[in-house]
Amino acid sequence: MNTYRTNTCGELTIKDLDKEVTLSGFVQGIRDHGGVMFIDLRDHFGMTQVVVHDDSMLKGVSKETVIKITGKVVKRDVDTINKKITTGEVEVVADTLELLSDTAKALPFEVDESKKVSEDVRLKYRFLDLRNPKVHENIVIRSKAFDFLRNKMKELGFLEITTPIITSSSPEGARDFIIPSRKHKGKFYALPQAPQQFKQLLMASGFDKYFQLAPCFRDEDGRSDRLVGEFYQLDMEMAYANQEDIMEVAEQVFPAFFKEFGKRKVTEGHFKRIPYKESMLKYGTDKPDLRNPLEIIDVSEVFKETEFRPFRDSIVRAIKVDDIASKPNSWFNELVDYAKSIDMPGIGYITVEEDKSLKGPINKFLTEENRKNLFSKAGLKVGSVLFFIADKRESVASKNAGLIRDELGRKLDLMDHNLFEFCFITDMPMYEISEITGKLDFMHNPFSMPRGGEEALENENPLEIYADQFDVVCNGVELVSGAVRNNRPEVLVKAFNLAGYTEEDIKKKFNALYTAFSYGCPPHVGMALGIDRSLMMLLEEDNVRETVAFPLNQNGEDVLTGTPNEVTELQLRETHIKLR
RNA sequence: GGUUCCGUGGUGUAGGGGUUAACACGUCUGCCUGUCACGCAGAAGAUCGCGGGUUCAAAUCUCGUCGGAACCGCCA
Repeated sequence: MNTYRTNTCGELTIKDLDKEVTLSGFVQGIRDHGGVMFIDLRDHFGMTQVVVHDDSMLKGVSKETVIKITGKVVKRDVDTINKKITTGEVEVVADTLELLSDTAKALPFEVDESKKVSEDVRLKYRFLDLRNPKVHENIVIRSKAFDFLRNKMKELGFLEITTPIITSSSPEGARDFIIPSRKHKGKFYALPQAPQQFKQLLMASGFDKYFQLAPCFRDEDGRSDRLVGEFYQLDMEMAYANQEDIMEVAEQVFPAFFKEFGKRKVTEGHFKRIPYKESMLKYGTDKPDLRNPLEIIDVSEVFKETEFRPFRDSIVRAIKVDDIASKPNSWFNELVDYAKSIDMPGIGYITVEEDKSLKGPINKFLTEENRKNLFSKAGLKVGSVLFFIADKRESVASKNAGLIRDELGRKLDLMDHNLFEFCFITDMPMYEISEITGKLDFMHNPFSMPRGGEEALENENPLEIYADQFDVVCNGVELVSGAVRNNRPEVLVKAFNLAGYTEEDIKKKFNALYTAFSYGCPPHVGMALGIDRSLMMLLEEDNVRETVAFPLNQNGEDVLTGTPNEVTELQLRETHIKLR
C-alpha cells in the first residue's frame, strides 16, 4: 500500500463519502477563518479542499509546501459546493497533517499566476511555473499528442525506427551542433538537423514505411514560432509510393490530429492544392492563410504606359475589397501607415462611388481605358475599393501585396478564428537564381525528384523545372514539407550538375546516400511535420516555448540548469580542444 | 550580426526633472467557525539593471553597457 496516498487530489467525489483517505500534494493556498482553515491541496491530477480545525497542525505549512494529510471525506453543504473543481462537492476533514517538504524561501512568483510573469523569471524557476495547472496541462497534452501520432502512424502500417543522435555534420542546410571526438583527434560528431539521410538509407535497406518522433537539432536563432536548438518532427518515409500516396497520408493524419487536440473546426476532405507560383501571385506568399478570402491579381498590363510613374513598367498587384468604400479617411490612412511601416512608399487605391465613378489618390492618373480594364479585371462594383501594390521587382511587389492582404484580413476581421484550414502548396520550382551569387541554385531540397525525371532536366530554361515537392500549410503556417526523393544516381548527378556541382561533389558530401542508391533503391517519398509548432496552434499559444517542458531561451540558454556551461580542463584535453 | 521595444519592493504595473517613489497580489503579525481571488487591522520590504554625462537637483533627460522579448538576417 502506498504510504503517501490512497487517492489523488483529482478523484474524490460524492461516491467516496465517509472514506478514510490519505492525500499528498502541494499547498496551493490556505484560507484561515480562525477556528476553521481551508487548504487547497493540489497534485498532478487536480485539487481537493482539506478542512483543518486545529491551527497547530498548520505549523510550517505555507504556499507550495508539500504535505500529506489523512482524514475523512465529507459532503459539503449545498451552498459551499465549488463547481469549478471536479472534487468540489466534497472535502476532506484532516485528522493528521505531515509536512513532507518545506519551502526554504519566499516564492519568486505566485504559481497560479505564473503565465503573467516575464519569461526569463518563469524559465529560471521553471519547476514552479510548471506546477501551474495551465502550464502543466500543455505538457500533458504534448505527451498525449505524441501517443496519438505514434498510434496513428502504426495504424497506417508505419514502423517506428530510431536513427542516430550522434552522427556526422552534413554540409547543407543549417548550422550543426558539433561534438568533439575523444578517440579521433580533430574530428567531430554532429547532432542531426533531421533524420533525412538515415530515413532514405532505411528505404535503401528495404524497410517499407518508416516513421519517427524525431528530435532535430539546428544551431540557428529562434523566433516565437521556432525553438532554439532542438525541436521535434513527425518524420516519415514510404517506399514504392508517389506524391499522391504521401499526400493521402497527410490528409489522413494531420486533420485527425488537429481535430483530436484543437478546439477549432478542421477542413474536411481533400486539401486544396495550390501551385507554388499561383500562391505567390494570389496570396503573395508560399504559406497562405486561406481563411482570408481576399486574392491578389496582377494588373501590370493595365499600367504599362500609364503616366503615373510609380506604376509604369512596374509589377502592379491589386487587391479588391467589396463594400468598404464608405470607410472614413482615417481608416485608409491607417492602412497607408501600415504600408509605410513595411517599407512601401505608400499604397494607392481607388473607390467605386454610387454612380460607378472612381475616387481616390490614384484616380486622376487613370485613362478611361484604364478604368474600363480595372472594372472588368478586378470585378469592381459599387462600394468596392481596389488597392494597388507596385514595385520594379516582382519578388518585392509580391511580398508586399501578401502583407497588405494579411493586414486587410486582420483589419476587416475576415478570418474565421474557429477554423484550421489546410492546403497543399505544390509544383515547387526545382531551381532559383540565387540572390547572393546570381547563379542557378536549388530552391529547396536538392534530393527531390524533378518532375518528369531525367528528361525534365533537359529543359532549356531550368527555372521551368519543377520538383515533386510540396508543403502543407495551415492558417498561414508552414507545418509540413514533403517530396518524392531522387533515388536514381544518374538523375541526381544531372540535377546537381545544373546547379554547378560535379559528381565528385556529391560523392564527397553525400557519399552514404549516393553509394546506397547505386546498389539499388526503391522509389520513395516522405515528409515531416513540425510537432512543436502544431502544438502551439492546437494549444492556442503564441509562443512555441509554451509547448515544451524545458525550452532554451532566445539566447540559446537554459538559465535553470546553466546551459551551456564550461567544461573541465581534463574534458578539453581529452577531446583535443584548446580554447583561445 | 542588425532593428525596435522593455528593465521601478518577491511578482505585475503606475509615475517622464524636485514625491515620504504609488497601487494590486504575495510575505510577516494580530483578529475572524464556511471560505474557495475569503475578509478585516497593522507591519516589513526598492541604493528605480549597471556605469558615465547634463543639471542646484536624475527613477525621470542623454550616452554607453548588460539583460530580456519581438522582428530582420539565418532556419536545405
